[in-house]
Formats: sequence, structure tokens, C-alpha cells
Amino acid sequence: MTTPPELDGNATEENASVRSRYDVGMAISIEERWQAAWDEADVYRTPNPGDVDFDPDRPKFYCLDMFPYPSGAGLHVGHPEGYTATDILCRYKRMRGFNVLHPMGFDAFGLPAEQYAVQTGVHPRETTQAAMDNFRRQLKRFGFSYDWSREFATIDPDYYRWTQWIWLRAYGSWFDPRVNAARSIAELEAGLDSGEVIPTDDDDRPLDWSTMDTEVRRRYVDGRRLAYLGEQTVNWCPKLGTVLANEEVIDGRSERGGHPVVRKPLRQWMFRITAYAQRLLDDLDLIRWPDSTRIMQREWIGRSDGALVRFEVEGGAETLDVFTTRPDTLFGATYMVVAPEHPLVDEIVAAANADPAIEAYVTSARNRADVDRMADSKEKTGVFTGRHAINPATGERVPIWTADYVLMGYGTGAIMAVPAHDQRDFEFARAFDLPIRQVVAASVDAVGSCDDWEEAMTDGGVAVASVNDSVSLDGLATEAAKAAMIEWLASEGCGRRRINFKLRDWLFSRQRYWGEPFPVVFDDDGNHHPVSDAALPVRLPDLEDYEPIESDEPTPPLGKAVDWVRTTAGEAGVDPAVLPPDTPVRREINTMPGWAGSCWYYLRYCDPGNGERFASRDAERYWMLSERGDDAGPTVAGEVDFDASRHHVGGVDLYVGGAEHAVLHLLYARFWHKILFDLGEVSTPEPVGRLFHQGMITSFAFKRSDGSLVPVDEVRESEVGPAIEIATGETVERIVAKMSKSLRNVINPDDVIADYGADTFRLYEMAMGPLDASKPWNTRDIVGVHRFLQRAWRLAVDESTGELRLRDEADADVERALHRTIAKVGDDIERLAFNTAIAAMIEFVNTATGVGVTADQLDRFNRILGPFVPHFAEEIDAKLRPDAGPGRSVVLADWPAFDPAMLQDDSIEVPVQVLGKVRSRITVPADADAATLEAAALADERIRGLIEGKTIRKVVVVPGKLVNVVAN
RNA sequence: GCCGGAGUGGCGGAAUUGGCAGACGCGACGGAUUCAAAAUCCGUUUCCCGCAAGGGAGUGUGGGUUCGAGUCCCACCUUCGGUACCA
Repeated sequence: MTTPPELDGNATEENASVRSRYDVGMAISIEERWQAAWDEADVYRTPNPGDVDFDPDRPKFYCLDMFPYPSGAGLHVGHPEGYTATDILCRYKRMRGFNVLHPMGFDAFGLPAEQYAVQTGVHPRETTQAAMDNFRRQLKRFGFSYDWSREFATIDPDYYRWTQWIWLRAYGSWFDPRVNAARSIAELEAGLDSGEVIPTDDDDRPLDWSTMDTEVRRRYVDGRRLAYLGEQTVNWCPKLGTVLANEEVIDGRSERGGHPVVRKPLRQWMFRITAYAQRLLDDLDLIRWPDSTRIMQREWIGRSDGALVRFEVEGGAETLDVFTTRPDTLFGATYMVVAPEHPLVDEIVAAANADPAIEAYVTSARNRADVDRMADSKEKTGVFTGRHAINPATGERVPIWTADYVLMGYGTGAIMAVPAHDQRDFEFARAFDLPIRQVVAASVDAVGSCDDWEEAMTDGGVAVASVNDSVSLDGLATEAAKAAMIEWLASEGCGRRRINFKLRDWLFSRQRYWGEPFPVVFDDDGNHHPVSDAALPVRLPDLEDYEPIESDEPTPPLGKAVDWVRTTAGEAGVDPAVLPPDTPVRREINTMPGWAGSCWYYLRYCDPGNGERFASRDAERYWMLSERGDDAGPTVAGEVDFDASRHHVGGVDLYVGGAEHAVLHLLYARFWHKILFDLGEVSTPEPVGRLFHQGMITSFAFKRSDGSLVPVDEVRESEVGPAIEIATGETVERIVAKMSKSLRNVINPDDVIADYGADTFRLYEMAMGPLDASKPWNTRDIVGVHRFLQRAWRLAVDESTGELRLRDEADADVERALHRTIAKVGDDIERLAFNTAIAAMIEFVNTATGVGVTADQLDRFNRILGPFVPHFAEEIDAKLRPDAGPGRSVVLADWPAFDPAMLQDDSIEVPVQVLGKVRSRITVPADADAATLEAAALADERIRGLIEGKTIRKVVVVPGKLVNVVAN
């Protein structure tokens, strides 16, 4: 970035008369001076309940930014966007008398640091620490009002101790469907011991606890934990020695290096998030989140109501369960499809007489990612397994196929195919010439052949051709037919009503080094035992060699810490009541994923130094519990329990972060929070009451006519005419693109601050557009907000002397404009509409320029400017109150009041339309009623001319807005 | 593929509940000031026709609802985010 020449050289020798101009040099010196002063005075420290300077009479406001992952590249211009927004709001709320909790920290475990470390040989601890130091320096340079005394990073053992502690809570809990909540495993065992019958999802296997031996009991209990060991298929790349994300696998090979990738099941820690599916769904209605995000979560959870249907499989004792949302179409089920991963397929492939084509198909299908399998649904592939099942409704033999369009992870991994009424089944049936039978029609008589159909009939209607000896659906509307079929299936013992969720249990193990260790060990029999709370944290061993291990069998890097892995129960901190201390054990060598630390950090900020608990109950309750109806209302610390009739369900009053986190992070955090809520550890059922997504800051790039992109430094932009690619002379089109190294359009915040100062940077990002929109960075536009600050400075300060220049008497128009600006800016801040707030302040300065302001007017204007450009405002404030002493700060000021009476003009101009087109304007008193407006409009000369000779059909009058005369 | 979002002047955007399309800023053009320039201040700036008064068109495309649509409905196009091991 180059410095615009006009911004250089304040008060240089050639212009000594201008001694006090707001330019880069002055901005930077003001900013550094006030940042040091704020640090010195500790103005942003937020006392907690119990602290001497805590004021319990103020309402609270907990405002949280999504904490950054500290990458080596430093802060991106996208980070300060959300952070400036919350900073403005927090400063505003403090001025309105709130106790504001506004913390910052770092999400510092994760894959990028580990990959970088493997490449460079520098330990992730070191690179991460350096990156955090750089981030902190950059963040402080913006003048954000964080309480830095609350900072922590997820890699701090004092922090991840509690991450592990929360995981142990999930490990030690199960979900009791009778109370729809988590309870401790101890209660489960006590209940079973006393003969309780505890239902499960699949309640057809009655449990006889009393006859079970220890081993069977252990397996049963382990199978109900919220954190449990389960099997999940992963993309294993033996050459790279790591598991890959779906996006890192391209056509069965690794994106990096092109090595073969195999999909294989792996036994690893899971979270039973599916148990919470319904509550995660229901509580979405209670939180103030963007509709789009709530819809995405709803879709992700994906509830569908239907039935489980059991098919007998020919030539064996086994049965095949399918989930269907259309049990009413069972009579039309002409074949079945099982996922290639289905156990039945394994059995068929293993059989002595198995067709090798089946195995070949299954092997290739299993290696396709689910996304591809769903995406390429046009080209159906599959193979007949050679087995048949019996349709329980028709008694017919139907062939069992296996095809990759059926996913093992959804439902039961098997479907009954009803090609007449499901589009995917229809396409598959056409491709493989399978029978299609219509069993739903628009009316009972509208039944014909399906031969000429071009697509399946997926809408509801009435059931037809659906009769057997014991049930008839014919003539029943789809919904009634579903109910009738479920009833019949239940009476026959081959099916029942079932609610299925798309949500899958959450795979929580990673075969990585740079993550939280699990507080769990395995004995020689392979049984797992928890590390006791008192022994936490289980520290991540300081490996020098953390490279992945090349192997066909996934082996996490922690396996290299041999002495750490092989230990005794006593050394590992297992409760002696669980295992004798000298029992040899192996530690878990998987680590937790990056999500772990970000699932609960908002709780730790409430009380980050606490060594006894993740946060004291008083602090957690004070900051998290809010009265309903307000964004944040007063609460009485430590004395109130959550009460749904009084309190908002969500804790954090405002959480700002990118929409890319709309589902995963925000769903995972909700899930952890609900576990803690059920166990009585936190006061609210939801972590975040109000959520807002800031948009992405993009950049410009150029596109050739063939669609390829050109880096910005290879293009010349003229003031008129199109942009030209320098190398070829070809015309290129300017487009909006993500900032990327390859397009060389990445903006470094440090450079922008060096060129304009932090206040201008803050103001520019807020003026760019709506906070939630994605917006392109345009360096050329920054000068606009910088000039605004210069005009504001000149309005207040004589540039030749540096003294304030003030009127003695207030100008009435300026005063009126000021009231309007105060009202508009306050309202806009509450709505997070900072761009229009800034436009209003610019208008005020433009109005006042040339007229001048009084000291009182300047003070009021300066206070509304303060949240946006705190250093600038602090400097003006210091000039306004030179004698107020060191305790003075605009940070501590009150928000100025406005007089509502000053917002309204006496008379207004109202447009008059004829047939919806504006043809004239009339000036009327602001409070004129409809009759007055209509009369005035019809009396208007231009209007009279236009409607002459026409019939007035109607006159629409909206008082204060417009008049529309409908005449023809 | 599926889920979600966005398309308004030369550019970023405004229009908060269906009621004057283009606030504010950038850029451009013109003027004042200056020996000259920078900076600053003032003005013009959606497009088309017209000397003007004025008229016509216009918010991605095509339809629709309404006295009135950037805003609501239907279909489509383009583009961005997510799609479970990037966080």
C-alpha cells in the first residue's frame, strides 16, 4: 500500500501556519498516547461480583467476540470488523450505565499450527505463542476496550483442565429420556440396581440387569454415556499418517501429495449429541438469532417423522430394518437398497459363493465421500446383492440391492425403495429396469400406468392399490394412510412410529498432537477408566517429534511419548476406588478436536482466574443470567436460579462472529452448555441469547474474458475506461474475490494503521456497509472517512493554534441537527447499523461546518463520536476539560440525551402521486390529518391540471408520507 | 446435490413496518482560493430525449399481487457461506 501524498508532512516547513491538523502523524501520536493512558488507568477492567469496586445496581451486558485462531499470518482485516462493532456497542453500553463484560482470548489448539510445525520443524507451542503475541499487539493497537486481564488461550493448562473436566462430566453422564435430560451414570446404575426399567430408543430388547455379569453391565453402561467409544468411518491416508477431512480428499487421493486414501472404520470417542436433538431443535425458538442460522441448524438437526419397518430377509434368520417417512407407500416398495457399508453387505461379500462384482462395487463405493455420493445423484450406480426380502404388506419377494445413494450414516443405512413416489428411487429403478408401482394418486380413479412417467409422484394424495388381507389404505389421504399403516405395522409386530434425525453423533477424537489430551486411561483388558477431577489437567506431553506416523493403521503422534503413554493408574490420577494405583494402564493417545476449547470459553471469561471451578457460581450467574424482555436486565448475583418465566434462556447478551460458524461451532457449544445445565453446573439452558454474524470482507481482483483470475498487481486501472492486464494489454473485468495470497489482494491492518491511524481504520470498516453484509475492501474509499475526521477536528479546533474554536451562542439549526444525530446514532448503535450512524454524524459535521458549535454542543457530539473513534474523542475531550484532572475520560462519560420534541419539523413536504407516479409536492403541517392532506393535494395546481376531465376513483392518503390520487 | 445468504448509479452503499429510489462516502466534472500547486471550501453528477419547462425508463432476468413493490409471491440466472477431521 502506498501513502497518498496529501496525507504526508503535517506542519512541514512549507506550511508552518497549520500546526494542528488531524493527519496520520497526529492520529498515531494521539492513539499511542491515549492507549498508554488507558492501560495506566486500567479503565477497561471489569469487576466481578464480590470485587470491591463492583456495582451491583447496574444492569449487565455480556458482549462476546468469536475469539480468533492465531494464525502466523497475523490479523486479517476481517477480524477488526466484528471487533470494532462490539467495541462500539460496549463503549455505548458503558455510557448507558451497564456493567460490560467484553473479553478476548485465543483459540490456539488446532490443525494449522500442527501442519505448519511439521513443515518448518518449529514446535507448535512456539509458533502459536509468537502468533498470539502478534495478534495481541495488533488488537491492542486498535484501541479495543477489552478487559485484557481476562485473557486466556485454550492451550493454557489452567484452561484445558476445565475442558477435560467438562468432558469427564459427559463421560460420567447419560441421557434419561424420561426426564429429557442428562443424569449421572451413578444414578443410572443405582436405578438399574433397584430394578428400574429404563427405556431406550430401541426398546424391543428388554434388559435383565440382575442376570448380567460385570462385563455385560459395563458394556451396557458404556453404551449409554454421553461421551462414548464408537466406530466411525474416516478418510485414512497411510502415507501422510493422518485422517483427512472430506474436502482434503479428491477422487480417493489426498489433496496434498496425491496419496491414496482409504475409508476405514475407527474406534474413537464420540458425543451423543443425537440424544439432545429435540431440545436443540426446540430451544432454537427461544433465542434471538438470525433466522437463517436457526433454519440452518434446524435443517442440520433434520427431524423427520416416519416409521421403522422390519423386512424379513430370505435365506437367513436376520431382518432388515428401514426408516421411511412414507410408510403409506409400503405397498409400492418393489425393491430395497442397503448402503455399501451395511453389515448385511459384509455378510454377503464374505459368503463363499459371493459374486466378485458385488465386492468390487462395494469397495469403490465405500471410498467415495458422502458429499460426492449425494451430489452425483443423476448417475445412479448399484448392484444386486443376490438376496431378497419379503415386503410385509404385499408378501412379495423384493430384491435387495446395494447402492451408494443410500448412506450408512442416515436412518438405518437401508431403505425400502418406492420408485413411483420417490425421485431417487424412480431414477434408480429406471436405470436398472426395476418395477414401478403406483400406490398414491390424486384421486381414487386417477390411477394408470407408470410407464410414461418422467418423474416420481412425490406429492401426497390418496392411497390406491394398497390392500391386503388385514389392512386397506385405499382412499385414505396420505397423512391418514401413514397413520393407518403405522398402526397396522405395530399390530403385526413389524414396525412402529419413528422420529429420525439427520444429526449424527459427534466424532470427538483426532489423531493429532496439538490438542487437549483425553483424561482417560485403558487397562490391559482394554477397559477405559476416567482420570479423577483432582488429577486434572492431563498435560499434553512436550514432544519434540510430533510428525505423523506413516502406517496402514492410524496411530496418533502421542503414541511416540512412550513413557507418558505407559503408566500406572496411580500415576495417571485414576481414583483408587476405580483402579488400584499400581494397575498398569495406557493413556488415551487421541486428542480432542479444535472445537473443544471453543465450546465453553464464554463461561471461563466470567471468572478466568478461578482455580476451584471453571467459573464461580456467582460470577457465572451474574454474567449469564438475564431478565426476559431485555437484551440485558439487572440480576442479583448469586441469589437467583433460572426461571423460564422470568429469565431469558441464553446467557451471552450478544455474540458476534462469522456465519461460517452458523452450524457446527454454535451447535456444539449449545450441546455442551445443555449438558452442563442438566448437571446443574450453569444457570441457563442456552449459551447465547443474541447472535449476530458480521459479513466477510472481500477484496477486488480481475478476471480475463476466459474467466481466469489475474492478481491485482498485474493490472493497470485507468481513471476512465476498463482495466488492462499489463502483460497482454487485454481488457480485464474487476470482480469481487476473497483476499488471497495468490491474487495479491490481502490487506494488512498494520499497513492501513500506519497510513491513516486506527481511528480511521475503525471508522472505515464500520462505514463500508451493513455489518452483516459481505463487502469489498477499497483502499481508495478510506480517505473519505479520514476527511470526515479532519472536518470534525477543524470544526472543533483552530488548525493554526491548536486551540478550541467555539461559539458562545448555540445556532438553532445546529442544535436541532444535533438532537436528531444523537437520537439516530443511539438507535443505530442498538441495531448494529454503524454505517448509517456514521453517515448521520458526517451530515451533522457538514451542517455545523461554517456555523460553528458551542462547547456544550461539541461535548455532546464528541460523546456520540467516542465509541467509534475513541482516541480522537479522548483528545477533544481533554481539550474541553483541561482542568478535570487525570480521572477524566470520555470512556467514563454518559451518553448524551436528546429532546424528542426537537426531532420533528413544524411543516413537511409530502409528495403527491397520480396513479402511483410523483407529480407534485405539497407543504403541510407535520401533523396534518388525512382529510387536510387530501384537500391540499387536490387543490394543488399541477394535480388539478393532471386530473382534469378524469374520474377520481380513489385517493390514498398516508399521513406524513404521501397522497396518491387514482384517477382515469 | 442439499441447507442458508446476496444481486440497487462509474464504485462502496442508503431507503428501519409495502409509501418521494440513489442518504453518506469514493471517483469524475465545474467553480472559488493560490504566482502555481497541495490542502480547503462551494456546486453538478442514475440513464435516455429536450435549449428549457418537462417527459420517458430504471433496483440481476421473466411473470404475479397491490392505489403503490428495491421491499411480498412464483420461476429462473449469477455469486458467496456451510456440508460434520479448517476453526
